[in-house]
Amino acid sequence: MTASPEIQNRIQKLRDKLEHANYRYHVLDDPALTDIEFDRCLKELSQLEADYPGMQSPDSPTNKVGGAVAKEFASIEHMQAMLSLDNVFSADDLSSFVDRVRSRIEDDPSLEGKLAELDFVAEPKLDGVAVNILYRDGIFECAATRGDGSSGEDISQNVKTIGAVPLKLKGKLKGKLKDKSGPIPEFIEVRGEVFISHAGFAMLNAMQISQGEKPFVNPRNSAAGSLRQLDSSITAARPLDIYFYGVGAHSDDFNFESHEELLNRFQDFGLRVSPLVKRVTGLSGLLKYYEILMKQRPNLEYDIDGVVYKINSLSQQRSLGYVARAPRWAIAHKFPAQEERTQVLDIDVQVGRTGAITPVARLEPVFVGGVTVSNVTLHNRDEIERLGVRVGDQVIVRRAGDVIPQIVKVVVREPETESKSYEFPKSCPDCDSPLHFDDELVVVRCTGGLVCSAQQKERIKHFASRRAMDIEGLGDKVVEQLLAANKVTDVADLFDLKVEQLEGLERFAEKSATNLINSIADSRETSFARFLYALGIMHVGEVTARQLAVEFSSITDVQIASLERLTAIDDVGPVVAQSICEFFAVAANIDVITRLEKAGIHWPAVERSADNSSPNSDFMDEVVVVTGALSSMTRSEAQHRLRELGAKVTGSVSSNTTRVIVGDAPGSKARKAEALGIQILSETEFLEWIDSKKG
DNA sequence: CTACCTCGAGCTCA
DNA sequence: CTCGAGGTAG
Repeated sequence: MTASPEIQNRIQKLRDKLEHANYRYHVLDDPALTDIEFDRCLKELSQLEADYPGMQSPDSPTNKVGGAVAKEFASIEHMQAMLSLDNVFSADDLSSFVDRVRSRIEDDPSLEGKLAELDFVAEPKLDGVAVNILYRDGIFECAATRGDGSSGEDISQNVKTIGAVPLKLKGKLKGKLKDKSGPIPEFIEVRGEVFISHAGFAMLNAMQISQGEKPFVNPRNSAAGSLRQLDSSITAARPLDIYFYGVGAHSDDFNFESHEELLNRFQDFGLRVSPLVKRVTGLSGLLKYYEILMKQRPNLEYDIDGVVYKINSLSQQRSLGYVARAPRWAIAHKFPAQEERTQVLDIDVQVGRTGAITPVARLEPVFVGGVTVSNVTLHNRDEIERLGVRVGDQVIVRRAGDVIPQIVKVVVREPETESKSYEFPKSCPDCDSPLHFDDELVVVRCTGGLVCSAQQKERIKHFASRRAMDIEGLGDKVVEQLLAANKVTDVADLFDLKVEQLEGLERFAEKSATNLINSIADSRETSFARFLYALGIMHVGEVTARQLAVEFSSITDVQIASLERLTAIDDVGPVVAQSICEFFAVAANIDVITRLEKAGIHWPAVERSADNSSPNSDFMDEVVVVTGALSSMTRSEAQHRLRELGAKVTGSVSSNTTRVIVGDAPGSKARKAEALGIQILSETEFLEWIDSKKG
């Protein structure tokens, strides 16, 4: 059934009305419709859209109620990477930041030399979840989590349900431009922080409890959890909120001179910006803002963990540029970490896969910084000594910088523990082998090697891990059981396991057993690099393993390589080379490798680039960057191909880069390559290039 | 380091 | 229903 002009008109009216009501309610905090009226309109619109499917539209307010159920979260590549921010915790560090920024700007000949004071924009640093939303022609296209910075999970369906997220930017498209708010860009990535207010959190938990569900521990985690919901109607019922604070990639038709102007444009677009954002001047301005926010913090209706300062002028931002993972023109000034007092119940040591002994304090669980802390690493002997911590002590625990908790100091010592100071074990808690103490090195190691089941367990877990052999279903508990039941003693034994041997283990019936046996069998097809990494040679991580796989053609080659030969490899120094030689000098290691080979572990021979005489040596001098989305393969596949061919693949464009492969929607890397005059290849050119050299 | 979501599978009880 | 594994976020 096609909609008559009257119906079309009605639908448009309803949409405009609802959209405006949303904006008034969520962005301006000034409702224009009663809830009843809003619901009535929404219902009418839903009905009309259901009756006239041809009239459905991605930016209709009916899309905000959720309902779409995803099967999984796809991965979305950000057009421009989402970086993190550098942190400072003190006025001193902040002052150095300001000095650094100032001198860099004053040294830049393209900017005016004088500079009375630096202009910043300061804003609260919300404790939530960062998201990237892409609008194309003003229409919400997709939203993604931050992920690893370059790509994240597609949570579009969930983000759409957030009241304050417009499905359509306010303003006119280019060409239809009449008002002063400026045209809506062809595309723009906007970054915001999704969070749940205190009131929302209380409401949500009341709801959870009334439904017999577990309450959430803190607003941040409930916001994060809400966004990872496959059923978006659940997300829609969560009181999620958002403030926008930054921009990613955007079309050329979007220009701004300062951060302040950017945020003003955001507001014109109907994107919510924190009302606490303020322009401030110089170090004193920053510090004053910090003090004010610190005082306001208890009264705010949401959690913040600091404030963020950004250089206001875009030309100054450009001049400052970026370091590895963060802009030089912005910094987070964190509030002091939260601290709580609790008791040390015990001090255990953990044995790592290389035998490294790490002491861990078991604590009386304490709620600090939004989570319950019951374990905290003490790192090493020196740390225990420095703190002077003993079992039974009352200590201050701090959760700093968002993550790893630490013991700050001992505050009370019970009289009865006064006498028994902590004694670092002399032998391995697992295998009782003597520990090796080296005054030079901080780490203490268990000398048990292959007889130590704690080491064995970690080695097997490492072997099975995703980045190594990728054996699914071989987790902590299972490995523990296998070792305890003597079903395996080393990684080679895994391949001799039979279904019948597994049945009878806890939580292992036929299905789990065959699944595990199958995934072990499947793992035999791997790559040389993964295999080398899986062996767990000390100091040989993923990157080094990859280097070795390129350099050598077989395990035997690595085994017989001299120290000199190894040291000659990129990134391999004397320590790593020594460690590799030692590994292959142990007969038991060779035995395991032999048995693994016998079990049928194999990898494609093409993996390794040719030696220098092959035509592929053409690639040896290439330093290549791949950016943007490719259509015929993923970016990591492309990078993998290049590495196989012998090229060096890096993540960022520098003057050493020889070529840049540019896929769809490239970010700043393509521009940088252009600026540096580096050869740029399209996907087609890239494929031709590697084909032509294949010999 | 902790909290959260999702999935498959086993266990338990009706 | 509960558990373990696997993954994500900060």
